[in-house]
Amino acid sequence: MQQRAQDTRQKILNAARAEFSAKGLHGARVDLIAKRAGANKERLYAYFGGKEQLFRVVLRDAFAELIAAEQRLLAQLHADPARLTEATLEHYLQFQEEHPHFWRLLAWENLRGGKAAQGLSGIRAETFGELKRLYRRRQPAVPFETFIFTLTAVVFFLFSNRLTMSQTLHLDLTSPAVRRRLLASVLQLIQHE
Amino acid sequence: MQQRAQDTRQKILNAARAEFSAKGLHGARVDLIAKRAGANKERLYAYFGGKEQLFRVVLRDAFAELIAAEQRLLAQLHADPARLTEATLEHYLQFQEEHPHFWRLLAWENLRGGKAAQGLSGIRAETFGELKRLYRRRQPAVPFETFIFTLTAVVFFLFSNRLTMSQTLHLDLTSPAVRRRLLASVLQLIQHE
Amino acid sequence: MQQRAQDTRQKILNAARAEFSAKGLHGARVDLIAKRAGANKERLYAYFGGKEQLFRVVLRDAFAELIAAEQRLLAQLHADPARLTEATLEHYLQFQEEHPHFWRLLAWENLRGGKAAQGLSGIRAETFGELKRLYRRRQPAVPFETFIFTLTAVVFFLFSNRLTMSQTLHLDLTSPAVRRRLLASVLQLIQHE
Amino acid sequence: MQQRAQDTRQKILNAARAEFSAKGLHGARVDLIAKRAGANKERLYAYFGGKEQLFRVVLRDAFAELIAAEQRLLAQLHADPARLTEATLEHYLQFQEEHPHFWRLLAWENLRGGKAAQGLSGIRAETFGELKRLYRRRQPAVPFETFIFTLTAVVFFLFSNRLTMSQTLHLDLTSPAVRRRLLASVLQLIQHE
DNA sequence: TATGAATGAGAATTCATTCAT
DNA sequence: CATGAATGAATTCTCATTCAT
Repeated sequence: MQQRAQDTRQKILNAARAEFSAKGLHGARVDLIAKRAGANKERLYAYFGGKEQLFRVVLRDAFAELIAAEQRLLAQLHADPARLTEATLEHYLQFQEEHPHFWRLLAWENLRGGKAAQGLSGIRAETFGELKRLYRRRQPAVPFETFIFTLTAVVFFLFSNRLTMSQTLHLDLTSPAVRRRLLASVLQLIQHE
Repeated sequence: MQQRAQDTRQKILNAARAEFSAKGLHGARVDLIAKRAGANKERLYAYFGGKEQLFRVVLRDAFAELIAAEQRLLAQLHADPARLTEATLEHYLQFQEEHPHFWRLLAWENLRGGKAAQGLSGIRAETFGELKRLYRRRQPAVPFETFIFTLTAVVFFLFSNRLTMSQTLHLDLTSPAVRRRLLASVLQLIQHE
Repeated sequence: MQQRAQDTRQKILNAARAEFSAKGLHGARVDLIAKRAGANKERLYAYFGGKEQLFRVVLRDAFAELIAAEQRLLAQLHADPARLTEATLEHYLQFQEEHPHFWRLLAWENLRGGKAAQGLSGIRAETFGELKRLYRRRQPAVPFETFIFTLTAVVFFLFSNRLTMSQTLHLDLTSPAVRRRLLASVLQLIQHE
Repeated sequence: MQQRAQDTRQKILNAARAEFSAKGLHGARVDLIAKRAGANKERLYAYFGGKEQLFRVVLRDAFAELIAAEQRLLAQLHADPARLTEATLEHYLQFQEEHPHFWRLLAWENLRGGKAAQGLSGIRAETFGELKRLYRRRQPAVPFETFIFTLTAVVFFLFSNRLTMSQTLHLDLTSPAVRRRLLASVLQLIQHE
């Protein structure tokens, strides 16, 4: 594949991520993706095969970013194992803030029945396994699954449901400072002392 | 409004809930809703004004169910205040299991920007306030907002992301028994002793 | 037909005239006519048979008004035959001003191919014949047809094309005063002395 | 724009003129226009934006034809100023006969409230101004506005109301010969000697 | 006679995808 | 490899008309 083609492909991917993240697979418009990419629609079909397949590639890329970030987390935890819970929570928070499309793509996908996400967790197995080993060294009271599930849930929910929860809790969860304060409090709840 | 009309209206509402829950506002098809309701499309427009307004009514109804359930929870907590955390967690779990469309409607709505959910939390203020009072009596270490946020997050996430999380955690979160076991473990994490 | 039915019928006719005049046979909405009449749609069908037939009745009524007005003109001309041209012109102008729906109904009808107007001129024959006799007594240079055609054309056009002609001529033909001034000038052109 | 697109655009425009002229903006059907043009409906939206905008283009084109014709009239009047009234009347008659859609489009538009015609008279100002100068050289008794209004009215009405007027006058105004005879007589009425 | 409910055939507009150049 | 043009199947919404009470 020539360089020019590579560029076009990437521009389409970027545009697609933005559109799919904002409107989901159904809501996104092929026309708009192409326009936003500054490319021709037909190229999109040539490179990706169709709208749904393009969505899959976008999703896979997003997972790749997640894994890359988790590898950085692992390096950090090796250096400083004591703050594992705190560091992990902070890590996920930062990831979501820096990749605002991630939770959205994942949410759309889960609503659709996870058809395109099949097998994506597999590629995450390695980093995940190592995180588990690190966690267990501390001989914790609850299983790793419970631990990671809770952290993930809290951070994800903080983003995915911030609009409705902001109203319910009378807190502005769209503000990074408020989010940090809330998570610090959650950490206290979990670590309890 | 005649009884016949009442019936038609309700049939449309039921069909709409199923369709919107499954496919979201954009993905749902007016034709299908009408067909599924065994009603004429035009009635849908006559009674609800349009697709989006119908969605709003469905969402409002779902919230009404939530509130009704929370009132039952309050009654129970008044009778037995000691198990507040456990009972609340169990309550939300049961609600989600009995109202499988709820988290989906809410997720669609949050992805759309929460336009239709504006003001819906307001109608929840009363029951929510009372829950807060009950919680505070126990002089807890963390604020009510943190407490309820965490419980809500965990239960919601358990449903909304069960497909991807099942793969990641190698647990079948679609199974009620597995869900119960996981939440029991989360309870342990939160209550820590 | 009972009195109550008579009333309903008339209310429908009035509403229909307003709607048909404003939007034509196609543009008018049966729902709106019924609503405007404060009556039920079904009555409209019971009394008139359908939308198009209702339009016909409205048109016929409008013609009846025209003829009634022409009879008053005739009486006036008998009393003062000298000002025939002037009086006739003035008569038509006044008629249009007092029956703003007339030219519209007629214009819609002519655009539709005059299907509903077939035979309506017949009922005008009598008054028209008498006007012709009066005109001829003056031994005019041009035939009656030319005379009446010109007067009718000028007045009708003054209303039917006032929007576009106002722009073209830089005159505000929606103003009664301006209309009178223009027609006075046309009279001068026709009578020439 | 490629030649193929140019052609399609023009075919749509032609079909639209025929449909709009016959049935007006509301009565015309987008499906039929596309079918008549032998084009795909979507092209109509791609090129013109929508039904109403297409109507506007059709109207603008019709006005452009009118102006082009008036420029030819001006050239002729410069060559032979003596027959100004006669030539102008003849000109408009011929224009209407050769452009049978013109009066219809204008009539529909006037009935609709002239929304799309706003500003169209502006583009006519130049040719109109020159006609005015030519007219005034003859030091006429009545203003130019009166003159041109009367001629325009008579010719327009001859077409727009020919169906109803044929019945009233017992003249077949659909026949070109009869129309010529009538207008000759009107000329006599106007010029009076 | 009157009313509200229901129907089915459109009507405008959009969109993913394919084709021709 | 790239572009603009074209297609056909949906999709939302409307409307004249009929039915049941």
